[in-house]
Amino acid sequence: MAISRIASLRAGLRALAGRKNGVRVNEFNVPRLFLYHRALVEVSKQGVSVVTSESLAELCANDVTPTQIRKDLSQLGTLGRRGHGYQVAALLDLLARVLGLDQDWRIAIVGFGYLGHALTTFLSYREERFKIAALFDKAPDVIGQKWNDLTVRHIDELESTLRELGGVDIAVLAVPSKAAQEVAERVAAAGVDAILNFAPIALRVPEQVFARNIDLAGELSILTHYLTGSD
Amino acid sequence: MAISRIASLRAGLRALAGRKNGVRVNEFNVPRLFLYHRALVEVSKQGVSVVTSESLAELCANDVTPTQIRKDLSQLGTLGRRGHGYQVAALLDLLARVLGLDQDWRIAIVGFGYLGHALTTFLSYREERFKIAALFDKAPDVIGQKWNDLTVRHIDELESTLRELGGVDIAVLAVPSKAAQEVAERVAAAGVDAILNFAPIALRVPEQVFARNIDLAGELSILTHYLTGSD
DNA sequence: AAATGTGAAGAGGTTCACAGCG
DNA sequence: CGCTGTGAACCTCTTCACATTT
Repeated sequence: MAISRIASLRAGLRALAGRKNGVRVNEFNVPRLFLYHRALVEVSKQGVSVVTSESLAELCANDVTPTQIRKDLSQLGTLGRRGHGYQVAALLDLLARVLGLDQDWRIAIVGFGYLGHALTTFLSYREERFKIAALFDKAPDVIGQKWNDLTVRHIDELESTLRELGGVDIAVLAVPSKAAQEVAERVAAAGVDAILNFAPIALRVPEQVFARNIDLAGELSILTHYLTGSD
Repeated sequence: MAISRIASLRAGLRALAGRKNGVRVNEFNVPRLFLYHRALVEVSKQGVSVVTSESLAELCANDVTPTQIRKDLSQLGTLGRRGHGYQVAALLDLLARVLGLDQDWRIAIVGFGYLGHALTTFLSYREERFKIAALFDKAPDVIGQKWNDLTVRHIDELESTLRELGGVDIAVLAVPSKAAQEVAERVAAAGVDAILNFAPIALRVPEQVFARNIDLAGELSILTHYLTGSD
């Protein structure tokens, strides 16, 4: 079976439920909204201008039912036309706004090894809303490396660089796990409120900071658990 | 607030609920079990031999309550001693068995760009149970590259190489999104039942194949949604 | 006729409160 | 007394069925 679904948040996000342009959004399904957004970008390129909840479900390919889509979208307002479907353009705009994808975001990549490099390349190539604003590392042979117009700075210049830049929105941590906690605290102290952490540890961050982990070993372990079960 | 939780599966996994060494496991909380496992590995190194559900919750740092831990663990059997706590060693063994981390797994990395390289390095360095068994790419300048004892093969040799190796357990897809669907089908046809996909598309895979996505843009989008909400 | 929007029912995970046991 | 183990209450998300609207 195909289970390719964006990470969901569970308990943690419940506390976040809030208002969004006056509309109460169930924060729990943000990953699904993102799936819809991606699918719509795709069909939009192909010139499709109307989708139904059924065709959109088909586009998302996995485990999303038409009913679920209607329920999710209905939270955002009355968006469709009965007997007809949803306007792709309008829906795209709305989802982009709700997801925050209607504006640019500045990102600092901390740790410019293979992973940091890969993430940087991926983002700059594929996600135009995410602007790489600063690169940091600790290794002498990495510091000073150029990437497009950016130079990799020493991690000790984190605070001063961010100050110069007027801050960044998101910090991506691609550093060894021993360093991750300290780096997280430093970027948080420097005013960054969102962290995407690739180090396999449970970060402790200040209250206002939203940290999210991508845990490779954890993901693999879900697979091995599955493989073990189907002996 | 810290929300660093491993991706959970939701609907998809429900269908998987099954028996595991005669114990019915709620497949929904595998990511949590993995968190416990990791925390226990850590304290085990420090010589701690007993934990309580409370101390374990503290170690996991985020959004896990002692009650939740007891509930999760009680699914696996009667593991603790009332008035005392859990034996770290015994619990570690059990969790490893349940998660499939008590055995080696052979992994093929498809796509040996920066990301593939990073994943390969990470796994071989940090996760001894995951053995990199084969590397594939399509770019002429990457093919033939050496990594430890392995040589990067052309993707067209996927089937023959896997046959030679007697198969692998998991395929990690670090290829461009245009290529991902085709690669997924090929590795599935070659007998690989577990896929970890980094390409930002919804994979369609055969019934018996368990595919899991890690979606960088999706994760960032959760962050930007949060940042937008707290304007 | 067709597809949305939605109250109500259902399912499943989480929390509570306390019984049970060492 | 302390901490686990667990049925029951609770709560949230999902699914169903159909009224509603174009």
